Amino acid sequence: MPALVAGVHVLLIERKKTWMAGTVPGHDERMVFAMNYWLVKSEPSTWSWDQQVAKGAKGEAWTGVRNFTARQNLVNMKKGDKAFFYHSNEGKEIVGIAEVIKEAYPDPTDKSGKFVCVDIKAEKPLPKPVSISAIKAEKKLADMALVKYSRLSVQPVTADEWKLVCKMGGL
DNA sequence: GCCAACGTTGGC
DNA sequence: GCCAACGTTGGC
Repeated sequence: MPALVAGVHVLLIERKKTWMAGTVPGHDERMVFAMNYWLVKSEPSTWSWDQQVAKGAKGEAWTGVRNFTARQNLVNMKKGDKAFFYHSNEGKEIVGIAEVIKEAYPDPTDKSGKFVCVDIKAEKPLPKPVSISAIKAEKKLADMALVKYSRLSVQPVTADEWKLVCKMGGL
């Protein structure tokens, strides 16, 4: 088992090409030029935006991802990429924008050694948080992974989606 | 708290 | 390699 796991680990964990490739179910390598935008989810009772803000410029490791599609998205993140910070379960809204400050490395909370984390820091809050209901009500956002793959905890966001959500959020 | 959706595991 | 069972996520 260790050898096989190690082999798979090395294989899957490679970043795809020099451009960014966001991954969603059924579209393993959706090639998108200059994919710089993401969305990460957290239950605020586990890790909230306020806690993230409190970490300041040092940021915090985004640990606990245990899904292979989400892992691939973590691997594909580049330093400087932006991510919406979404509160799942409670709030159900995008509350802020975070920035990737350290690229993928082994998740220290994962004993199996299969998963990775990145470090992110809070950049700024959305003046008006954007709720899941507002997103579902906006036809232009019908293809957002948040809507189509609701269980995916680390998702790519297109540049158009990013712009629109920022606008809806008062930026 | 319920339950639909869906990812993962393991038996065959 | 299929698929049933199981576990988890997350909106409602």
